[in-house]
Amino acid sequence: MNPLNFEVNATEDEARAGTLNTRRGVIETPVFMPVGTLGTVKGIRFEELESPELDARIILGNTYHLWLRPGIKTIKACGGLHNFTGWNRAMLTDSGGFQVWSLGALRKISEEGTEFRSHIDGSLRFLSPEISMEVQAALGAEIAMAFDECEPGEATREEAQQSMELTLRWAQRSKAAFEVAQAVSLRSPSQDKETQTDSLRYRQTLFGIIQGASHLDLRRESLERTVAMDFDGYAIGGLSVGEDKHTMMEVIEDIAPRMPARKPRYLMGVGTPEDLIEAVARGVDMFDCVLPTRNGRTGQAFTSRGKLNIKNARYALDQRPLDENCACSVCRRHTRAFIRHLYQSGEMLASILLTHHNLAFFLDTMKRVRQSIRSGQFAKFRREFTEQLNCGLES
RNA sequence: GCAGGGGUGGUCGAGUGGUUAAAGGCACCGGGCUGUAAACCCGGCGGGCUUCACUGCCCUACGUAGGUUCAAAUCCUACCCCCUGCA
Repeated sequence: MNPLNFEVNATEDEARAGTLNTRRGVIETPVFMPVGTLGTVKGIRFEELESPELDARIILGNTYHLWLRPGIKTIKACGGLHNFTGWNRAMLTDSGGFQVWSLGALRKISEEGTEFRSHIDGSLRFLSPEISMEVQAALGAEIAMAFDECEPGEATREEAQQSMELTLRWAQRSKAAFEVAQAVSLRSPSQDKETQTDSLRYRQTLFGIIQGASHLDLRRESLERTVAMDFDGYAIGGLSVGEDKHTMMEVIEDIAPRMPARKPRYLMGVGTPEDLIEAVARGVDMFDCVLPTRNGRTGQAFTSRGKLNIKNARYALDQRPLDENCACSVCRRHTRAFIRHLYQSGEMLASILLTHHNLAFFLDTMKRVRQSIRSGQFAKFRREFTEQLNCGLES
């Protein structure tokens, strides 16, 4: 029994269009999931994420960050992450595994787990598969992730293998701890019966993560042994962490089609609009990435003609919208000149508008990807999308 | 009018004889950002020429005009302007 009730409805070569049924709504795939590390997608309100214009069906939260602040006690006392934040659609929580990599010097890895020096106050914290599962159970997202170790892209075979083995052992422990946590939470009904309907008491789901850096044999082995543990879905981790694009695509092309066809396939942390489309073409169903939000905050717009740096002086008098082919509310109303002025002035609205547009562009692109797969036009869409992207902004 | 303080690059502001084309901030210009230690980080920022490049050379510049000195944003003289206090 798959609680996600994932179905593939249409395919075109390796590309797939499907539906993911969660206790908090249906998610059509391929899907882009905005990143909301701390329980908020930075720079945008939930109303806008839920609006027909953006219509984000699922967002991320982060175990490590929420565990440090506000902490599991607060989240539990406030009835889980959904009640706490007011986001009523689906969520996926990352396990903190990525922080094992990104926090670099602030952490120390052992068999048991990872010691982190908190980036907030410097205190020493210990995160393990068991703790991550316990925290993720308290957060209560529809999809939880196994606690993994992410290796840098240029990891040698030796390093990648050791890391992969550790991730496999952690996956086993994640799975075991997850089952325990689910049994506990199902046996003791939630405190706030009024808001939590029966349908929400369904168990969470857990995804396993494939590692192995750029070594295809390790990737395949990681895949095989992770699948043997039987997760609800599978993710490709450890990409876009320093390896070159070609290597990344090589791994995706080799691994995605070998992933179980009846389970969702999630490419973690990727990527640019062109990355998404290329990965969909290789069989990936789910994505998350900080690019639309982070780059929006830092002055970059993603457009159908490529990247636009709103800081550039050449936009000072530009009366055009960020993207002339975009129908989002920002592009319908505001000029590049105005948004540049806001950015130069340090106005928070600049970041808000750029974030909104970028998310609209990412989410709309994925919508068109889904439609094109369903109508058998994905190859054409992919070609045209890529061509337009390569036209550049100046023509 | 008298007494004191001060005039530095787009701007604020260090510097008080050579290591100063002149610290630092801001502004400006450009780049980066891929499971968010990120509303952040990095670089450039007088002009001209030279080398593929590390570089090298020349010109202009510290209120104005003179002067002292091998050497001046820094010392001296005069003038102009600004600020504070007293008349």
